[in-house]
Amino acid sequence: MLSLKKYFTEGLIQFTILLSLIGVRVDVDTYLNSQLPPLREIILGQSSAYTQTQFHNLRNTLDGYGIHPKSVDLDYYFTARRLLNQVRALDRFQVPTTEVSAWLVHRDPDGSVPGTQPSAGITLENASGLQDGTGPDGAVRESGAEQGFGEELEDLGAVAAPVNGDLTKEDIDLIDILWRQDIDLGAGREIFDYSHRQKESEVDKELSDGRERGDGWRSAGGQVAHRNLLVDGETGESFPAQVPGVEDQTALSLEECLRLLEATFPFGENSEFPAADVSTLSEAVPSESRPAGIQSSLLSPLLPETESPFDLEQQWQDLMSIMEMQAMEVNNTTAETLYNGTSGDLLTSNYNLAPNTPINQNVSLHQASLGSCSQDFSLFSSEIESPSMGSSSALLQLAPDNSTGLNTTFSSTNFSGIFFPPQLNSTVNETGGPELPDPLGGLLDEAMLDEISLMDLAIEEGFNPVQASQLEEEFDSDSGLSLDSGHSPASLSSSEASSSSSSSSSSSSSSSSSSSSSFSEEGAVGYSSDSENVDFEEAEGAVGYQPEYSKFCRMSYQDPSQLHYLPYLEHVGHNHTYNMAPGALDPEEPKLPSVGKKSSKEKPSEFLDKQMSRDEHRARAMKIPFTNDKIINLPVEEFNELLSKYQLSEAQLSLIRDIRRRGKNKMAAQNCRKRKLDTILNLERDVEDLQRDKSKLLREKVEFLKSIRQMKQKVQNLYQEVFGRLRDENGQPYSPNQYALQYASDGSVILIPRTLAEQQARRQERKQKDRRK
DNA sequence: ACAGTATGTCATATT
DNA sequence: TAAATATGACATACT
Repeated sequence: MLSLKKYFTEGLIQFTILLSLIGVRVDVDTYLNSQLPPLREIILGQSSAYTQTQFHNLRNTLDGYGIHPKSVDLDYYFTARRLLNQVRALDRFQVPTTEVSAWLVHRDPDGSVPGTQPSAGITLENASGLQDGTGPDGAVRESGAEQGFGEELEDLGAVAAPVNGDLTKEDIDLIDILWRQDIDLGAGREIFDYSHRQKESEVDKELSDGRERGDGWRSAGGQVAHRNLLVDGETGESFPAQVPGVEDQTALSLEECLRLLEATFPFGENSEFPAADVSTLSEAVPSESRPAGIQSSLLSPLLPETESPFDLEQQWQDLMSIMEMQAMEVNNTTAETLYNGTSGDLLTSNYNLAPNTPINQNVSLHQASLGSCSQDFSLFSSEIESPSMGSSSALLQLAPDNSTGLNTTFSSTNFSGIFFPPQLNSTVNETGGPELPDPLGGLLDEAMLDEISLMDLAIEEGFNPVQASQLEEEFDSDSGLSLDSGHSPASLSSSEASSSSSSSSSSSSSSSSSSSSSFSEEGAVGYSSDSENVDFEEAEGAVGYQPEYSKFCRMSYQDPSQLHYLPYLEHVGHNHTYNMAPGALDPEEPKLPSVGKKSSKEKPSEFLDKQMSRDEHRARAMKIPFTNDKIINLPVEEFNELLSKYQLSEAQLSLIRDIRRRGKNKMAAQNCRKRKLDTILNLERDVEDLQRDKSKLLREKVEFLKSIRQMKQKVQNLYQEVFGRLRDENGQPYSPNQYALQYASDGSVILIPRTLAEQQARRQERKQKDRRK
């Protein structure tokens, strides 16, 4: 249990971080009841307005890491924010509850398969993938195709695919941002953030809006870069116009970006390592020079004021999904394929839809220095044709030199590997923890790493969602079966079962499963004859059975057939006759089967007789001086009292006792059947609800997994972008095999030899393990 | 005539 | 313990 709890907490933190990365602002406090400091602190550093020292303590306690509060200057913030925004731009996969619900409504009839959800007919491939669920391939394909289609939908103005569309855009924007980072940190940011938020909350919003927003911030942000960008009228996505010089500009932007990074994250401790251009750029932009407004705008996304798209429920669901992922992690070894395939698909779809999308832009821009990117796209395009294949290769190419590092890195647990040497992944957390107040530090913090690994695992599980969907399908199909089985296998006798099932349909409408309604039927049946007497007796003052009786009456009233018997006059007359029972045959035994015949016999004589129950007839035959209702419903005392008032023969007494017994039992049987029916109906409802919940959760899970995959892909791209821009003293690019970007514990970004990074990773890994023990 | 359903009844268990 | 109730199983009637 303890470990579970811990796991949960960790997962919570990680997931929250991830969410913030994605762009979802989650208030950790909500989860942890302010025991943990808000994530934004991790991301922004303690200097942020949110200072919850407990966080560190808690973190220490929980994860064994300490985050050392470190005052951060504006630059820090800016860079952090910028990077954070970029990272966010990488991916934002939200599944607003409401939207999900909408899906459910729309989808459930189809079979409520999570996988098939997102894009109905459009993503056939996707659906098939989910249903197949045989392996990662299916999942990969599914997600990729799904996203692609989702984007397409968005492009088309479709609303159904909430999550996917934005991502792509963000993705595109991300690159723009990178290029423009140096240009302007002000106006554009705010707009960006705004758009960001908007997108979050308005996933369904029309594309046009998004387009406007995107354009807005773009234009505001960096005209230079954007001058060359064309906005696709259909897709709303910007793509580089084939204008000579664009590449140069972009390249510059990247350089500057790097410089900014450098400035923001001084190489401090790690300065000993070759920092190449980066280090030279360390002059960077003085934090003071930045307008305060910018900062605020940058921070805004993290601030609570901004609408919190996730309500508690949503948050909880998120957590749960994460937990689920974690639980399922174990199975996944195919993450690589999954991930690669997915990302590839995603990109492919993008490529497909809008060949001129920013991604392309990137490619062209970076081609000079960064071959990997272009390769990526080519790969993606190829993937279009063969979704399942080439995913890995695509990644490989993405990670050009470093076959081992990046490739494996991105595949699963090495999200961090993008930024850190693979080995550092899990390790970095600890060291990085204490002194990573800056956003990036926070992002890439241990938690982040853990998260990432977690995500990876989750993603690896990739097909799990598929399986889940399958399960769900089964479940759905079963639902009917289960219900049926519930009926048939139930110990119910055939008659009972049938009755229950049949009545369920009929009564469901009339009776909201309340006893009263159900009673109506039963009551009508059981007391049809008795009811008449009931009223009569009530007048007489019989009270003992009031409660049940009232129920009964209600029901009898509801029963149309009984209505006409209810009138008092009729009852009175009827009572008279059957109370007196003058014409009844004395010899007729109470249990005599002739009763049925009697009705036929008496048909001609009296219609009322027909209404009488067998016991009533018997009572009349035996000349019982009081009504059956009395016999049945009077409390024992009154009943005995009543009996004592008359001189009754043994036969009469016996009959009376039988009548009472049978009458009570009749009611009991009715109640019993009604209860049974209600139970069945309730179970049915519960099953439906559970199915709904399950499918909803599964859908959410799928969405989250998708978003994670996308985010990973984008982070990878970003990493490569940055790395690819680095040049040594000779102007030569660094080999990914030999160097890796790493975020130091103090938040700085450094370029270090892989060997060193690996060492560190190992070291920290050890530490981490020790602490966790 | 037959199947399915609705009710009643009995035996028995539970409350 | 007795009365009231609940319920499974069977019977009967009706459609």
